[in-house]
Amino acid sequence: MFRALADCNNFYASCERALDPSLVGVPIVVLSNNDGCVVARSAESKALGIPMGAPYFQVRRLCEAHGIRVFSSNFSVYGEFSERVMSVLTEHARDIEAYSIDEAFLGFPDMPDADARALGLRIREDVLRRTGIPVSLGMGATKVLCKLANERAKSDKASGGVIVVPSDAAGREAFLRGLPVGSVWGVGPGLAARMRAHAILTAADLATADASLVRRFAGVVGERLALELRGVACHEIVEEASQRKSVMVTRSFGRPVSDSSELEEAVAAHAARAAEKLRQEGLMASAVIVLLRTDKHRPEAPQHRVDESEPLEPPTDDARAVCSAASRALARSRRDGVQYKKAGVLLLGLLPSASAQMTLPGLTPGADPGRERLMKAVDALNARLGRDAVRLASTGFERKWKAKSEMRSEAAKEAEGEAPTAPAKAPKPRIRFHE
DNA sequence: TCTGGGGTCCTAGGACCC
DNA sequence: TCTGGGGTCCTAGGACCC
Repeated sequence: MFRALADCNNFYASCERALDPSLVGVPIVVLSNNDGCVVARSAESKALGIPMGAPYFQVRRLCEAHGIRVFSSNFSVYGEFSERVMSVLTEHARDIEAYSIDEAFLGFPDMPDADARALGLRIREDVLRRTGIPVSLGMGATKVLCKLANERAKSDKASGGVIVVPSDAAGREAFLRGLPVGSVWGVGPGLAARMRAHAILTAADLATADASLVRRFAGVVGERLALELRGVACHEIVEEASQRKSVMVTRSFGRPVSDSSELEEAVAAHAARAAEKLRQEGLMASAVIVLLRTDKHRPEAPQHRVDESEPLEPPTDDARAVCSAASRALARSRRDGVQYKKAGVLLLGLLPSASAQMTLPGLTPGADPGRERLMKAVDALNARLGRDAVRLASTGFERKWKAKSEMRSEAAKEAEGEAPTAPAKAPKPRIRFHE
């Protein structure tokens, strides 16, 4: 089976550019939540030396000096672009797994090597024409090989955005030779160091190493990587979204927060948002964990990090139940006078709403007939009038703790409101997002 | 010197990813 | 002054069981 990884180039920056064609050729940077770090750069910004992940305050002057256009991120808009890209991709492959917001694995059974490149170029062309987003394709026998090929497709201008790893051993090895082992997908700094200690320096070294030996010092994870590199697929393309295991909502504050009512408000807001995600996906949660973090970049200030859990009995997707449980956990974990930098809510023990009701007779959340109708009404109103048009009072109105997002593009703000009139879309692919 | 041998389930923490 | 957010998988170790 031939596989491919289609990965959007500089995805968030490309979205901003697709919305505003006057940005073509202009260096662009997109910032993370809270306008903290650089999370996307156009090719021009990369060439100007803006590093990925750099804290914005460190590169601000460089941006100003070169006229780089800087944008706060607008994830709901990027999510819509993602759906369009995915729906085009589904037309080209039998199997598709949307792996993240900007990349998808594709499966092509029974395709000869000779046809791969032409197909890759066609896909690239079609996605660009219909969505305005440039993608690169890496093709090969396994996901790990596709990933490496994709990286090269991005860096090698002569590739035309498509690289195919040959399926014969000699061609594969030639491709892997010289690639540092740390550049292999799944080999982080820790594994890379262990590999090097065993004289495995390149991807080719790992591909030809004895698998059981690799297993001894790098575990099953390392063994699978070695097999994938020699063309033995250990990671299939997964089309059905597996049921997710947790829902997390965390945000840094715009400034340090110690005031208890502000913390209450922030935690309630995150809890309500998490419950909303549950309802969107037809899930109930059995426990909530509240996270508090101080600023680790200020070691001189009192530090405190805590994950405090509280059961949800019975399992629920009701914003009120989640908020009050979160509030109890917060009350136990918060320390007076400590300045927190971040708060979050994690929901665990997820199960489908239907099964939650079936397996808990007498305790069914649906036993409160008003509950479900109320939450449905809230969701419907917010869908029509905008997020938080209707909300729990405990989630606050001032929201002084809110993160910064001062540089959203006008184009993205407009696009955000126009969902119903967005360009006609193919039916939504049934895919998962890791956001 | 020597301490049974499997199992399962749960949790915490590490590692990695986008 | 200013440093993101949201996930998954694996492993080790403890509790408990036959």
